[in-house]
Amino acid sequence: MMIRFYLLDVSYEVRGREPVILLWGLNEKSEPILLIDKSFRPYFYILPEEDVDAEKLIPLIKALSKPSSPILEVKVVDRKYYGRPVKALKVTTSIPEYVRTYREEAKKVKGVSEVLEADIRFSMRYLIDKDISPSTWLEVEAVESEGSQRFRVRKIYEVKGEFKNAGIDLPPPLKVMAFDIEAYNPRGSPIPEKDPVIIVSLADNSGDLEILTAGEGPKGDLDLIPQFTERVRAKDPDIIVGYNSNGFDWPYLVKRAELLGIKLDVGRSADGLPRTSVYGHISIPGRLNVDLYDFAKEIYEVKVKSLEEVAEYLGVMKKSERVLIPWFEIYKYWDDKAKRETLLKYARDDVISTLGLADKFIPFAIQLSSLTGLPLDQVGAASVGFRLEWFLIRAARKFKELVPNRVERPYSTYKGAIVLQPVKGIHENIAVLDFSSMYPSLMIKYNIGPDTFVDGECSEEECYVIPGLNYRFRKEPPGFYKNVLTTLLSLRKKVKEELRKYKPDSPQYRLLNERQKALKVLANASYGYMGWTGARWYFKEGAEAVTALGRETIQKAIEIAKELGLRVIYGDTDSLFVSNDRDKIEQFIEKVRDELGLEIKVDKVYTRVFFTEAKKRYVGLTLDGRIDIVGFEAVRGDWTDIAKDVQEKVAQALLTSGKPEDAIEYVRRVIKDLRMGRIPLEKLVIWKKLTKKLEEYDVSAPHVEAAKKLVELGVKVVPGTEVGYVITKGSGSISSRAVPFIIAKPEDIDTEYYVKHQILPAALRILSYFGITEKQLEAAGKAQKTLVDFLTSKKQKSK
DNA sequence: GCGGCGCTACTACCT
DNA sequence: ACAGGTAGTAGCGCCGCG
Repeated sequence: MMIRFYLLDVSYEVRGREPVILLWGLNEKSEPILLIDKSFRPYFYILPEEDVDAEKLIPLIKALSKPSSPILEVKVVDRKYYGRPVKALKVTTSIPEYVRTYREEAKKVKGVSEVLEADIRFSMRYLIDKDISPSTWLEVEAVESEGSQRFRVRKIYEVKGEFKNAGIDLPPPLKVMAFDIEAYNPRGSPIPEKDPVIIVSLADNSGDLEILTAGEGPKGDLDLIPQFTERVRAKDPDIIVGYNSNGFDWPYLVKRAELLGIKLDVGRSADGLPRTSVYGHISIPGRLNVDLYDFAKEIYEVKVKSLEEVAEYLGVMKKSERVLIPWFEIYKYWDDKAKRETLLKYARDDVISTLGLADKFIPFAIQLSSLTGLPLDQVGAASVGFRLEWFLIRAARKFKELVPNRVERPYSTYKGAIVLQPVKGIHENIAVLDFSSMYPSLMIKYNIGPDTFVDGECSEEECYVIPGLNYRFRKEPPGFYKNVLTTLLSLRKKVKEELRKYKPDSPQYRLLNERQKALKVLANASYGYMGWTGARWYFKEGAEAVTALGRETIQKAIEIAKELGLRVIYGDTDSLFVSNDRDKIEQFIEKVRDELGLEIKVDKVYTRVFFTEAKKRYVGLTLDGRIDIVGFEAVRGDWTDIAKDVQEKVAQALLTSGKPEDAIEYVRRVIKDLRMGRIPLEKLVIWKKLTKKLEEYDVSAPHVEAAKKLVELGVKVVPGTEVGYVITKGSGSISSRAVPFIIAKPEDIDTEYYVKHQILPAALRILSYFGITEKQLEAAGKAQKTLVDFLTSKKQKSK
């Protein structure tokens, strides 16, 4: 019979000496089903050396075969390698493990140049070869198969035919369950060897909410964990979401269960437990375990990526409307019976927020999953580079291109983009023009890639010559990158056209919009990917060529702008800030299109924009009256809130020229408040991320010293930990006085540090341009030359 | 012993 | 753990200084 199903995940198991592919899915009634395929076999490729006849290698490879782990087939196939047609050997083995064995032995055979695609996991191999993706609807001829006690699905089928993609369509109603655990933590970070799980909160998209609690004592979770597994199995979610669940909740539960002798049996397979899998994510058989923190990390606007902050930013739950408990005090709320109710509410708010985040992130994740072919639970955990790489691997198969091996290369750098020195000061009515997808467009236009590169002579007739580098790229035929990028961009164009057919609040619109965003992300990653030494399709000369062309493009654009009489104020990589002269800009856009063959368009207009002498920093007033702050302290996560607030106020006053003297007054008032101890401690916290292990730091830095103090308190500190600290009074270096804010007392704060190193620098960054000095800001009361005086005197001068 | 200087380490930003 | 370009803070070693 024909089965139509939505593919969730893929895995495999070995039965006897046969690998069996397991396709976890949902049928049209949204019931969990399993499709098994026993017919697929693992394989890899052998690339013979240049002058070696592939046929003659066959017996040599066959001779490696051992009866206990046989090679099933060796045959010559036509493929391409970096665009060049090659004869390769396809070596098929019986089970995936043998691929690893034979690839090593094959490498040693004389006449073998390279072993390829031996590092592609079997289940991914299946999806790629069948050209099917998780998070899509599929159709296949299948027969119902014997039920098995092992699999907790509605039905099991055996695949009998070829898959058909059933098109882009809305996903079935997916059962999403959010979970969150709280652990007892009297010594800082909870230690699974000692501290029990005290609360497990569960919420699902059918509206159910459950807060499970532990009994008393160090083994109070002995009943709690089985309750949790029971609830998961009863609810039978397709997707389980958590917040940092791969980093905390799952590993903690796994460890506790192990210690207590409980089977953490939450999957759709009775013999499968949660286990660490690719990209550090935790895999649960038959369900998609999605850690939403992976997606939260990608929101750069949110500086401190706690669940509360991210939920607040996305409008999922207001901080003001929820219970907030500092994580290091959780145990107190548990021990104190009067406070326990508050803790339960906190756990509830956390799990509701988590479920809310799923709503925001999952639709995008689904699109990314269907495009890259990575299952939903992996796609978030995989870095940008790997997401694109899987997309490329799938594309390679369509072009019969062999996938290059991942090789370790030393880090290597090359010249990048141009950043113009800004014309400092306030500029009125400025348009910001951006090249549309500059780097991808250049890659397409100049056919850049490893397979089109010509090492040696090539006429300008046949090749593009890259300015300044003397690199040459064949004009024809289109290379791998060009093909892939053309596909990505034309797909995106099609999706955007389709988008217009739907109302913005319809589910279809949402789906297509997320899809076009995912396509954009992949296209924009291609240049960076090419220059990444870890990439399979790494090609430094190509990346160098792209930036060289980018530099030439922006230089030419500046020339065109100047010829037209447009004043260029600033520019960075692919953007230009010019006087907003409608007619000239129209001509400019046309000329750029005609002469450079690239699209540039007005991205935004500032009624007023201010630059200091620094690059990558400006503040602008948009047409709708908003203030854009770019690069300055006010948008940096490693400055205190108080300094950021002050700078924002100053910027606002400056640009709206409403009452700029208020800015100075404001700065003074804040300094006064600070000295009076009227600024809450939270506004004085500096957040910095640890990028490596504590012992790897060469010099002492405030956040490192603060982190060491955290460790003393029993807090777990790993690379990636955000350290929040304050500077306290005393003698010695700033580092020695940096203290984790969680143990800092307001009376210990070194207010003068905050005046001199936070508020004044942030305010003066902008105000010093107007001749305002530190003294003036610090001086109380006395009238100084105000910003208004300055602005009016300047205007008169220019008249 | 200490302030100034130049350099390095480090982080977070911009495109 | 996709790229390079950039600003900025704090630490640290060195120099000069009777």
